[in-house]
Amino acid sequence: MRRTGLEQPQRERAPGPAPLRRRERRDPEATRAALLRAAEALFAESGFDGTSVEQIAEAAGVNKAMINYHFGGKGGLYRAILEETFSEIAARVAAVEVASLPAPRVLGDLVRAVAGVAIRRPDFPRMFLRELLTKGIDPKMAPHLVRIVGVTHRTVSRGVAEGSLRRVDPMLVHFGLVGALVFYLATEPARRSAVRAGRVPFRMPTPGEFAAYLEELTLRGLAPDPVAGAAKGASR
Amino acid sequence: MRRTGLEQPQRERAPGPAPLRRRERRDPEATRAALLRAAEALFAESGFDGTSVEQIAEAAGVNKAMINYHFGGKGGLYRAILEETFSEIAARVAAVEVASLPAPRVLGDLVRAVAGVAIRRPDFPRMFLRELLTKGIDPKMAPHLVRIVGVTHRTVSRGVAEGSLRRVDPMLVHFGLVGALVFYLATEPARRSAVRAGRVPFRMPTPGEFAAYLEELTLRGLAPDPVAGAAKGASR
DNA sequence: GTCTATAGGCTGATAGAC
DNA sequence: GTCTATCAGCCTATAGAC
Repeated sequence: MRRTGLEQPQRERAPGPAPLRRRERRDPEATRAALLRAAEALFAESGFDGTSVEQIAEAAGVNKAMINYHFGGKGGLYRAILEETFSEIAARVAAVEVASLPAPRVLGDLVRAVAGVAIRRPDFPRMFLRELLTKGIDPKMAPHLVRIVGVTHRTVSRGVAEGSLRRVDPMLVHFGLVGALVFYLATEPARRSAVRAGRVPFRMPTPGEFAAYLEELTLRGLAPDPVAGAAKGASR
Repeated sequence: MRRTGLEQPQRERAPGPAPLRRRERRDPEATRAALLRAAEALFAESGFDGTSVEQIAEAAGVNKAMINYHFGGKGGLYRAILEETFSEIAARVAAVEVASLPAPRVLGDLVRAVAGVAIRRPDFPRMFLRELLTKGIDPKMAPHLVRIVGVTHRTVSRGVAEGSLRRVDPMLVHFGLVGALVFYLATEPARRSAVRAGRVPFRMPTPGEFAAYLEELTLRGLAPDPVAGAAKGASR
């Protein structure tokens, strides 16, 4: 749990308030952002109950009381992170569902969109999975989740109707793809540390490799069955 | 978080100590067992930090101080559950690796063994996944995990060598199977409550259905490629 | 907006009677 | 082995100075 310190990008002071006196002060938005960023990492690592506001404030390099001022308390900060991040991710995932690409292709894009989260928000999968384990699905979050599930659902249904996928329950495909990926992303730090400590005698695939495997496995595994008596090269 | 109350199976008093005075007293082992059982459910639901010793004692129907007496503290109780349950599960999983069944068949048995945990220990997947998110892999637990991973590893390697599976990294298969399953089992309560509250417009597959899907998807998706120029009905 | 000081609640652990 | 009573420590939140 190394403290991240003061590496917030120094914001431009273009339309901001007048320059301040001696001890340079960050603008309020930087304080907010630092808290969001530090808290996301800590909540991911230790959970809501396992993280104290003092830890968060120290990691963000701001005063404890700022959490109450900006977010109305520890709980408000937690919810702000979840809401903000989740709606962003849902939007990105929804974007893969464009015009009329072949269903298998869209499924691949979906996997890449979810896996992409790991790069921009490496702590979020853990935090999200914790939320799922503890509180179930928050009413405020349900619409975002439904939106994501809806992408898989429509894509698989269309693929089945078009004959590019064999008959299968779209929910199974969703969890086989997105669920497996969330698990892998969220447990990545555990694998890393176990490997580093020499406790595991196996090489662990990277998240990218795992995502590629999931995509290929699913596309192969859901390829339509050749029709019994009719064609010979049916899989093409 | 409904209290489970006093539904511990009244143990037979066959070779036990002499009958006690007025207020009937359970034997110490029953106290231990009640604590283990109650704590597993609470730790799964709210995590280690989110559960107080008072809650545990109340749910188990025993006195708070018994946790220290029998387990040396809250942490000791937590570790006892993890260790006890985990070694049992690892043993069951290892048992699928008998003599010389075909590799794909062993993979199916592995899935069923892991899925079987959900019936006998419905709270454990959540507790285990939390552990993975927070502490990474505990040194004491690593051998059990390695033992489980080893089953998949040897089975897939053998399948590839025998030609019953296409060439693939065994670790990918392991996490695609076991990881996905752990995720699904651990998040089952969240889906249940979301569906009950009417927040999800989709039917959610049961863990059994998901396990069956994973097995079929993997076996189809890992079927050997037909050799390029040679056979025609090569997939049979 | 930011900071210091402090209040008040809850938690895990234990001493000691039975 | 079990229970009651108690305590010290940490935690979140806030009042009020700047």
